[in-house]
Amino acid sequence: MTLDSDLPKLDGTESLAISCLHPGHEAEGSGRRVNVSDAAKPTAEKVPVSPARTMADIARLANVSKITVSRALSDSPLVRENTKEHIRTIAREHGYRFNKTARNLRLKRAHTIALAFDTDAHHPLSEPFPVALLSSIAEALTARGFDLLLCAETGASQDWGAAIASKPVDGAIVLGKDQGGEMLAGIRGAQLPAIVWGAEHADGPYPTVGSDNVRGGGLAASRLWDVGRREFLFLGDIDHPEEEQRWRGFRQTAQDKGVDSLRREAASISHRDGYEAVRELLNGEGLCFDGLFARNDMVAMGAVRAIEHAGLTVPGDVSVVGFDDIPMAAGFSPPLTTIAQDSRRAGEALAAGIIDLVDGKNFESLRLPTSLVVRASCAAVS
Amino acid sequence: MTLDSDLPKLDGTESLAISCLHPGHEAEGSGRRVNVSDAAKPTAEKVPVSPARTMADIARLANVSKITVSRALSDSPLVRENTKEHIRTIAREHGYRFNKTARNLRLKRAHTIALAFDTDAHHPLSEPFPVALLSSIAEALTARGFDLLLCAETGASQDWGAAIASKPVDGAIVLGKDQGGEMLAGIRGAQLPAIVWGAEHADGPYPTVGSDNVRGGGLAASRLWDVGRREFLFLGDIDHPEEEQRWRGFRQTAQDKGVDSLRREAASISHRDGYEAVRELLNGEGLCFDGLFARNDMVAMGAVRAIEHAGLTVPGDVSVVGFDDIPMAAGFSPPLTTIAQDSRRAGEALAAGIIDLVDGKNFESLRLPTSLVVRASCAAVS
DNA sequence: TCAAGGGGTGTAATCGATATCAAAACGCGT
DNA sequence: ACGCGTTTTGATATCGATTACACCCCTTGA
Repeated sequence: MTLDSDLPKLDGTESLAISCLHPGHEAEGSGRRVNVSDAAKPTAEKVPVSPARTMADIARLANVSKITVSRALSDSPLVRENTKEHIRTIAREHGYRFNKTARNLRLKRAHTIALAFDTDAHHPLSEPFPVALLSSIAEALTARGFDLLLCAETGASQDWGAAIASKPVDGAIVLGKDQGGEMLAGIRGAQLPAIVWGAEHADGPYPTVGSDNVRGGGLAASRLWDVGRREFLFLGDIDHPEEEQRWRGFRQTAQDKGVDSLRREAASISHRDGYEAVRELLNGEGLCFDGLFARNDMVAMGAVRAIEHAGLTVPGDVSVVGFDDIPMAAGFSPPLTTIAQDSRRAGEALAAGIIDLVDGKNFESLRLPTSLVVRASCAAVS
Repeated sequence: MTLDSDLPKLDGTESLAISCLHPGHEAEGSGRRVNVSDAAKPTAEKVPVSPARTMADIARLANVSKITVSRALSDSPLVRENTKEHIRTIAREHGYRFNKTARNLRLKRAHTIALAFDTDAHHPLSEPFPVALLSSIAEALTARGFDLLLCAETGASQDWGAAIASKPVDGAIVLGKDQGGEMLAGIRGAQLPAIVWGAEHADGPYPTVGSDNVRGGGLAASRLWDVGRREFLFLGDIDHPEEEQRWRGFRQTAQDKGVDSLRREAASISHRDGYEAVRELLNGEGLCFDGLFARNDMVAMGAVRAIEHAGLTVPGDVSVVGFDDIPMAAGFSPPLTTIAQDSRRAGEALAAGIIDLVDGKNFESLRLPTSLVVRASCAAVS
């Protein structure tokens, strides 16, 4: 679909050059089917831009019909090369701007996907991982000729889901937890294809793509156990489905190994949240854990700072494992051991998946592997 | 135009509810203008959802004309309350989904703004500040009834600018440096309204919104001077216009104060970049600075880590000032002194500005104030 | 010489919502 | 009953691109 949207020239000199170029084409060609020459005759007008905003305008200028212009600009083989060139030139000269809205209406395809997220629930734009996901989704969609419409709202609701469905989009990718699936209900009500990032919904009407959070949690527990830790702490909110999975995997493995203690503290998503949660815990109960697993890397980093501020060290006194493997994790001090999620692959899968759905194809929910990345914050204890 | 083909009344139970509700209205009103009741007469068919996808479908079902449906659904005062309710009910029951594309075509307004950025140049989605900006732009546009179309591409080009202009958008907000303004040239060629974030272009055809980087750099220099520092280092790339401004303000003030030394080291945008730049400098020349100003907070944080790894302390041996005031700056260890940019106000201004331009109004370039936020990394030296 | 065939182009209809103008139905006064 | 203004509704054209189908012109084969 290359619509040859190249340089429209606004100044007189260049269009002169083109109208010089044109007769040459005619000389070598048959040049009698369509009387193109008088349409391209050099005029003495000083107006830099003429009002050729639609294909009908171009058609008039080129002495052809609308449909021929349409075909020429989309490089259809039905149009003679000569004619195409002529039409393209005119379009360029007159700064013709293709109207995608009209095409979308006619084709009943917007070639656009909504990225819906609930700012309240997931704070996607304050967390590095969702941003990375957004970035890779954008890239993957662009590569497939789709655009991305950002739909951020605080508080998921059914109305909002319906509102998204009425936007000029073919489908939606949904991030965030969307408690109760209200937004999804709205989207489904409007029969808009959708795909969800996160934990699998048991009865969800939509396919999901997500990381293997259970296994990720298990990997974290195993690692902490392997470096000799026996008192585990999880920092996160289990009313978020993905974190519930991380906690579940973590707890299961911890219990299987036979840890001495296992506890969980609520912590929201930011660096500060991790810091505060650990500070309060240390103030209140002292050092009651030696292995810490956090819901994400930012929280883990905050936790590390709180531990250090208490006069303790990581990984000397406490080993710490994060989640996500954001770029900064490696540069952190100490470099952060973490469970990596593959944002690039996730974005690819979401993009490919929603396009399949839009095309009426099937798409099976996908669970992406997570992996342990060992760094100093959870190195072996000597 | 087959208008009076047999009206497809596919659904039974629900329309029954309406026809019950409707006579009540009729009793109190005049009730003979439009014979709505027989359109909703209960049938015995079992299909749960009927294919009412357009206003024409609804019109047929409701025994009114398309335009009345249009008016009813947009809550126009021209339609009787009774009729509106009736039409809305039918629309709801049949899962009618409003088609914005058609409206956009008719109104010649997409109610959508493109957010264009060059991933290569600015890496907006790896830096916290541009993400915050994106977030607040999205919010501000949404509040004004506009959607946001994300246009990310690696490498700004004129073709890309033209491509953006042909998307279903009314205008564009451009982030990133766009060296040479090629993308802007493409956008201008297509006569698309646009507004740019960043440093003012001397001859730019578009208004800009940006922070007062020169003053920000000056504030950083003043602060370092005030805490007794005399050997200044700037970490950043001056081929990026915004940073060139920061450097200019920093250098000017530093020279005015009369620092003993002033140097600049290139550093890209990430934590790691800051770390590497300082590590190399310390390895090569030793501690040749005592006051450091970094292009952004992430680089500053990386620099702090490198300084600490060399066995030095912040702010004991070196005072550090960052730029942006990202949320993590306060939670960092040590808390980071920085020059704050107001992403919220910036997003507001960009959104309001582009909408003004789209409306044909004028918009004057705007420079937003920057301010010094003092924290431990550049506290007074005792 | 006429029929068949194919490349190249045109006409009309279409996508779904809305603006414009016309017209019907009603209230109200005389 | 009639006229007039108000309220409520409708027929038609329109936005800009594309599809379906008809058509023209020339070449080729019988």
